[in-house]
Amino acid sequence: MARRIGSDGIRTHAAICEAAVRLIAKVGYEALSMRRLAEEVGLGAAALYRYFPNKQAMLYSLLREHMSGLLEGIGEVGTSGPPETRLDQFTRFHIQHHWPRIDSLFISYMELRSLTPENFRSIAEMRDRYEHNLVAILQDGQSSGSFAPMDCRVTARAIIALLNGLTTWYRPDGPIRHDEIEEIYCQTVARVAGAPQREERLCLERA
Amino acid sequence: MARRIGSDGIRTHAAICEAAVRLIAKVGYEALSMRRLAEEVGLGAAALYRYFPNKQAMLYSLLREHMSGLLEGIGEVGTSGPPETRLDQFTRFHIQHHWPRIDSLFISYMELRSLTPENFRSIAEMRDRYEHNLVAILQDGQSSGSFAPMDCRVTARAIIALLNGLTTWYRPDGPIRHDEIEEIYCQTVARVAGAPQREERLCLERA
DNA sequence: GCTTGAATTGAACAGATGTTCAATTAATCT
DNA sequence: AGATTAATTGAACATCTGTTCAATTCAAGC
Repeated sequence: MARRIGSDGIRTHAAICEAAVRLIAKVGYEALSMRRLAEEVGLGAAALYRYFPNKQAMLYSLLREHMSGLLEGIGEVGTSGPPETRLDQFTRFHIQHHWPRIDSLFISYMELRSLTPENFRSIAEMRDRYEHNLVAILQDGQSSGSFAPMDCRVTARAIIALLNGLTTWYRPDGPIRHDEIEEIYCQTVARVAGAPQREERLCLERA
Repeated sequence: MARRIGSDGIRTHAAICEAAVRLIAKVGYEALSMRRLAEEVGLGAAALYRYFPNKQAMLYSLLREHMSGLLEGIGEVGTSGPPETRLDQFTRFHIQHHWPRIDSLFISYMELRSLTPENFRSIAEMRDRYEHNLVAILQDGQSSGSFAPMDCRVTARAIIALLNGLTTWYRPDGPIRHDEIEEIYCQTVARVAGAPQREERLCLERA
């Protein structure tokens, strides 16, 4: 009924976040009680309130951490070179960055509606900032003629949905390897953008 | 504190379902209390239990109705003709069928995890049955050479995710018209399947 | 007009929920 | 060694949760 030996705030904080992401992905934010979360970490429920002022702040913190890691990770990825290459780099970054964070990605677009309006706006703004990288690639490719004509905003959203859809069916113990899925999705995204494929490109060059 | 004038079981049932779909889409199944739902319909909470044995059964019923309507609607759509046409028909059916049911579509893939395991299996089986229509089109188009080589199961899932992604950003009062979105998505889906576009097709025919 | 069944209610129940707080122990600092 | 701070607890609070049930009013069938 007090501090326990070897206890460490930083380690506990990390353990809470890991368990929270995992459990929210599994049962949902609303369905996850603070007692259940605390039990998973081996704590009493009251201990959680040393790390987050309340449940909503916890969710917000998790999503915010996820989004800032994403924005930090994308950095200068896909900002130079021909549009086809930049699109490929964006797609590979998106997939590779999220493999070890698949639960976090899942809740980041599944639990947006569980945020208070102001928290929602904050996260949505970060999401839009990230997605704008993709929009820019599509626009450049379109005006340079590398990609087919399209509505770049709508297409960007379609691509993101396509990529994130992975989280709804992918199971780590499934039959398909990571790199196989990555190849499939890279090719699919290139097709969505209307980037000519191998044979087509050869054929078009001849014309 | 009893039956009210003009009350009608069938009408009440419909009103409950309509409100339930709308509110679950808005706040989520777990976050929606039976009292809140009843209030929306202008009833006491106890009245709901004349229409559903419990909350879980209500969710299951909503999703089951949605899926059976979907399976009934697809019928023979996209079962004859060349693969490009069948794919186009599937895409248009999917979008047009869901326009007036967009909340229902939203909760049908957002609240799957709120179902008990056996209810989940039942709904997932219907979903797989529906999605198999798309897989079949992709397989036929692939073996006839109309579509590019691909993993048909993965690509089908990607297409469904892409289409359903609409529910996460579409707002009825937005600037884009229904038929515009429909055209964009039809073209996008065709590209995902690797169906040659206008110019490309002309070019390839010459070769 | 009487009876039967459909529709709805308020009150109650047992349990779960997020959250607070004084008390308690362990680690750290002086 | 003593004082301070960090980490955690159990118990308590008020409120909300899904659900049940006897009681009540309305509509339909005879």
